[in-house]
Amino acid sequence: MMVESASETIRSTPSGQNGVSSLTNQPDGGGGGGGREGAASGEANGEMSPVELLHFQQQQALQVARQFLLQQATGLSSPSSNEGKQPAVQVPVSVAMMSPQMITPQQMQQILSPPQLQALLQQQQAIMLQQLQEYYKKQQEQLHLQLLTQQQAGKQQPKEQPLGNKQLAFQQQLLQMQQLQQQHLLNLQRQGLVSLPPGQGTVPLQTLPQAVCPSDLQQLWKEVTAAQPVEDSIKQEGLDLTTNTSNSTSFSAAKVSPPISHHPLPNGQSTMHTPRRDSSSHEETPGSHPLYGHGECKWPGCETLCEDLGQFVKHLNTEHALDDRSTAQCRVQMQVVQQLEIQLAKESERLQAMMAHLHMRPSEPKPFSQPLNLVSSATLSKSTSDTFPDGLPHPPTSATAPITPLRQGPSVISSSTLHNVGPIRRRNSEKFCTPISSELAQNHEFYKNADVRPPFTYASLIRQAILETPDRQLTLNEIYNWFTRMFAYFRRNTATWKNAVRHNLSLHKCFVRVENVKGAVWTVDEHEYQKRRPPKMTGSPTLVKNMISGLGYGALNASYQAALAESSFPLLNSPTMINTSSASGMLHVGHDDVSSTVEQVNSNGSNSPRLSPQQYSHPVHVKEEPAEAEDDSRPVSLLATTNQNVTIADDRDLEEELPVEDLS
DNA sequence: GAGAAAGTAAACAAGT
DNA sequence: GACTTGTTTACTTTCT
Repeated sequence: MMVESASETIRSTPSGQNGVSSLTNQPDGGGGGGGREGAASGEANGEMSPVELLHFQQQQALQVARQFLLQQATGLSSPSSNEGKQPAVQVPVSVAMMSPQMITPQQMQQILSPPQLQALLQQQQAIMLQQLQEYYKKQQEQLHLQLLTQQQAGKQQPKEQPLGNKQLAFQQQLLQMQQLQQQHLLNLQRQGLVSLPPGQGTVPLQTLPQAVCPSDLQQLWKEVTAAQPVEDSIKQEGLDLTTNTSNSTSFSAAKVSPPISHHPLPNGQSTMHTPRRDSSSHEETPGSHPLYGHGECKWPGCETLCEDLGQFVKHLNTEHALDDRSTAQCRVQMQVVQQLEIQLAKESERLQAMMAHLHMRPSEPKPFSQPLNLVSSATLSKSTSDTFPDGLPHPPTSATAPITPLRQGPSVISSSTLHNVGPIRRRNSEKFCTPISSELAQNHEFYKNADVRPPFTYASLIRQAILETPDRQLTLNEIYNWFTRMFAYFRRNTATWKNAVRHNLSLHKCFVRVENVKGAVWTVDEHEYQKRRPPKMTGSPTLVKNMISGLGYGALNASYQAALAESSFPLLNSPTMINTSSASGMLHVGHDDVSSTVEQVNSNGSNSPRLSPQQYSHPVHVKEEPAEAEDDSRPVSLLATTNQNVTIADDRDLEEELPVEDLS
């Protein structure tokens, strides 16, 4: 018997259970082992979320644009005639806004509900789009201006050089500049989060790679170096993007401590930095440099420690001067950027699909057709790949989402869910403001079809299963059925999770076994359930706070705090669970574990009951069996479940004065 | 690093 | 005897 079970476990756990531990740790190798730590390491390892990718892309685009400007300013203009008149090149784009966030995308997903996420992204995209457009517009104006200047100079000066060539090259650059602009606008449009203004976006996406070819870059470097005086004048007039952090001080990267807050910006700009520049009147933080952060050089692959900016600049000029190596590194970086852009586009598509799904009605049928043409670079766990009949590799970030393509995706998929098909150290949903009932209500279809492990503990799931029933009692087998019915994930590995279910039922005092005529049913002792939960979401108040502030979306804080608060009322949009009274009741929750508090309120009964109305509005009825029948065994807490004020004589309840888990 | 919480595996018993 | 249900223990992992 047991042997069989064991063997079944082994056979049925290609992705989880036994192999889970390793799987759980590995998949996140690049992206978060299910927790903050993992997420952080994921960022450090270079796995970037779409948002980060977008930021990175924007940064790179701006850098490229700057290089064009430099090239234009130094290579195409006559130093003698233009240097003094070099117009200020204002770059309104907020680099700070593009700074990486302290919060991990997984955390964001945990914190924010889908609509909130979408709103966030939309706002972000809108801001970026606006700034990009503004920026590009100015860039073009500058280019035109310089073109005119150049033509003027060409008329005045004898033809020492083939000016036509220069103009041609310049016009090409202008064209490339426009292409670059359109590329980014298209990228934004492709994400579906912004609409491309009419009259734009006619240039094919493929133009970007040609926007700056390595040869251009190399040439640019040389010209930049050769035209030091010009660049000095330029940078003093605010060419450096970093000076524009003042546009959005609330987004300041300086406030964002993690390593990624200083993305290396591999371009020729580095050679421009001099101590004099840093002492300029810009609001740039003293000692800051795009390639300098945390006391070390951020040049790709360098990481040389520099005590101060001066030393760094010296280091930069010596170690990363214009040479073949640096140029090659730039090329590599550009390729990286291009790859990331491609990846970003694909990830964005997926995000869009997920967002679209999140507005789908829970009952809406969603076919398993339409596989996304997703990135192939992602590494997948075995189980994940097993999941996809299309055979397409799907990125790990949505080991879940792709399964139910385009319209599928849990609203608040935890990082664990996203990255692990196997076991998760859950708590996530509970801690991150996602009551299970809400999550399930919103993503019922998703979990039902996607082979994704729900980010809930067994205890939570069991409780949910029981509470969903009118009688709030289930037999073990019914609990099994609920699991398999609700979650595709639990249609596999049956031996393992069933064992876990039984284990949890026995282990937790909150689950009360009630003898019945036909056998035994399990009920939930809400009081015990609440007791077993930590009174606070340890660290979460600050964590959430930091998350929000760390988002770097300063102006959005309010809205997202509100959104966060809203996420505490998950049932508001749940068709089956409506209780508006809870909202007001929850507003005071503040820094506590929201979900915990929410349910705490419920358990207290006196306050606004929440969660499933049926859970708290109806008394428990033991199936068919008069309550007296259970006197012998554990008559226990059916009443306690109902009344919430436990007068339980059960042996298990006698333990409640003791540490809950005295078993272990 | 300690402790708690949770997941997994397994042994075992009792009942059907 | 096979299977289910239930309990318990041990161990590991994750998180605070």
